[in-house]
Amino acid sequence: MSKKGKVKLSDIAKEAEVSIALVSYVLNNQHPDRIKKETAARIKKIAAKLNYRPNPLAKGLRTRKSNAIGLVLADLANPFSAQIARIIEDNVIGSDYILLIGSMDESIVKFRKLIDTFIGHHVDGLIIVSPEYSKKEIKAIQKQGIPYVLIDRYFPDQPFNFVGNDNYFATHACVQRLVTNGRKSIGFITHDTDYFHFSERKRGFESACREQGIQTEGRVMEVALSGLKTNVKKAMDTLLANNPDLDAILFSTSVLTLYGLKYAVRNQLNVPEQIEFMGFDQAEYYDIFSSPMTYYEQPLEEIGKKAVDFLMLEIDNPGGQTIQEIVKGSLKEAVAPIVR
Amino acid sequence: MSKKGKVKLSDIAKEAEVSIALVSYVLNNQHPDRIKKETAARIKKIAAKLNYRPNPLAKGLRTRKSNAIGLVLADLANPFSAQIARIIEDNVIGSDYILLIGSMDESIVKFRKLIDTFIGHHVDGLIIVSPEYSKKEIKAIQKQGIPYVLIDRYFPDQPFNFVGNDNYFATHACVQRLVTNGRKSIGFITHDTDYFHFSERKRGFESACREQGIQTEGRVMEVALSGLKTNVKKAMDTLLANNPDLDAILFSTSVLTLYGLKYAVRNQLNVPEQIEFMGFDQAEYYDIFSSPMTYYEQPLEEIGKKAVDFLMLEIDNPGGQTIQEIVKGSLKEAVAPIVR
DNA sequence: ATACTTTATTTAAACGTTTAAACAAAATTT
DNA sequence: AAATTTTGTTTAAACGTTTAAATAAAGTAT
Repeated sequence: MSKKGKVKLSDIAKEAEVSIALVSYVLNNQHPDRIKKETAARIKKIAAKLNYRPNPLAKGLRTRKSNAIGLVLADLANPFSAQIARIIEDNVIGSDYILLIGSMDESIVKFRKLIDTFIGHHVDGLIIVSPEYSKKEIKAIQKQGIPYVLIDRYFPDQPFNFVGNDNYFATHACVQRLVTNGRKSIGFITHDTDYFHFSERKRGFESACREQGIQTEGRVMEVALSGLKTNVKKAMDTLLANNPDLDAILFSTSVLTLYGLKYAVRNQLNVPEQIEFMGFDQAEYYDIFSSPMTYYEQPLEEIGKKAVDFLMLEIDNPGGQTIQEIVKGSLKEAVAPIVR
Repeated sequence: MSKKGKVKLSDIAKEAEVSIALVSYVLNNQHPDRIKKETAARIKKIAAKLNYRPNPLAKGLRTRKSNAIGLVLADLANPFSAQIARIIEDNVIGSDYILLIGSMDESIVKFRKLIDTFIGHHVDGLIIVSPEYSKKEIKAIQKQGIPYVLIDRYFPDQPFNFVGNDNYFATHACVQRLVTNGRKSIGFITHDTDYFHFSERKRGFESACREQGIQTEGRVMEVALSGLKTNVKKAMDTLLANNPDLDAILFSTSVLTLYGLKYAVRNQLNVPEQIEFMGFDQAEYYDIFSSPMTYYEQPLEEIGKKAVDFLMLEIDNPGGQTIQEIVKGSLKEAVAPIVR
């Protein structure tokens, strides 16, 4: 527990009867060969005794490092964001950095403001979930030489640092499993957006269907990002009305899955006997739904860890290689039994 | 978007052909009466043109303010934490502060480390969800004169700044509602801890039962904070075995509610006909459970807003009044229809 | 015309570090 | 013994601000 009056280098210097510079050298392990071992030991002991904590503002001002990293999320209140944030927190804290967090709510304006604030506060690096049409902004960050990694969202045609899920693989694997389960007419509920990760999910879905000789016409429903409550309902209505033979629905997001489940409960769909549901992303509540569900789990731990690892590397040694890691998740079963 | 070479006061001073000090005065609206209006206007224009952003490290070093506030949560991955974090974020960002976030995982050791890190980074204030037995640590913060507010958890016998839910009222209201609904034998699943907010929930439950002439003996199950999965199961098993007449269960947490719901699904409990469930805290998934549910909703928006408002006040004018706000939430209905 | 006020601006120190360069003393080489 | 190298430490400037105090110029009172 730190005492009232913050102790500084000069306090240590005074007590050890040496110069401030020497204290700084010792405490930072600078020129260790040039410094008398006894002096170094004495200084270190005094520093420990006084419970010295360097002032990060002074340090940062001088070294142009803040020991802070900024994390830009879509929306902290969204469990997906919160989970990834927590994983990143754990990976960051160990390295003596602090974590600034902000939500951009899929708005490019908020995004710009956040980035500006973070850079203004001299973060040493950025981990970014980027909104639609933010290519220019990322380029600017890159140009300024600020270490960064994109996660979750990416831009296929840009050499941006990135770690994220293999979305093509994901939905492709989902469809394969559904077919294995005997399903023949599969609907897909996804978002109406230009995000590349969503287009990949759609591509994965469609190409897997094609391979399996399954029709996709009229079975892909793309709902707007906002107004989910009513829009998902509408999409489900249409999907079911136009495809009386439908025997499975794949969702492209955990939130979409949630709304799908709500719809199923409210409309008494016969799940999974008549229609099997398949979700995206893990969610604790999958198994309170009345039937077991299979879902695709993104490798969040891996994404978070790799993003931080790379960022740290880049901070210590800027302008290194570009990283582009596409990692694969796996299918999981929620464990609820069928209630009948 | 900020340009490559950060512009600083001296750049503005040079272009305006004035001293750095004057620029600083103008940009901070210091001594406005003493400064020639034209000069001030000129300086402001140049600052805007160059897109000047003050360096918070230099500023903070000089003024001992960092424009950062630290938020200590239980666990960012927990939806309750994430929600409150998001609300606080929104209230903080507007005031040009940045938000440092950390999870203490109910560990006093992690808690100490986080507080230390935040204070080390010279946060201007702290919003704290405090772990068990952290009275001493809060006292130390108070003594150091660092503006802070506790939220959610509090210490009844200490004059600490606090904003939080009225937990006695909460469970009391829940029981009243259950009785109104015709329930006569009510179980309570809560945690086995010394946290005051949990003891309040228990007190509210017990006193409401007493008022209604309802027995509580053997119906209050206190499960450990860890190992929820198996412990909730065990608690439910015991509760049901020992109370064959049980017709309602009140949960003391959204996570406990979740595990309760899982248990109900897995064990095919007849909810709500035979046993009514009542939850604590809002959760999106309440209405995918096969029956509608009533739950107590904490006034999170109000708590977050009041906490930030007070903190800002305290930062601007330290050593003001102590605040102790206990706010009330309300009962809500999850909207799922009964499926049968 | 001199003294005092007011107005507008500058000087310089300070915040707590880091770090290149200078320095002094001791050890080694010539 | 003088010159050189090595060892251990200090000096002082710098990072980008803020702010008390100083200063200069202009205006007003005597």
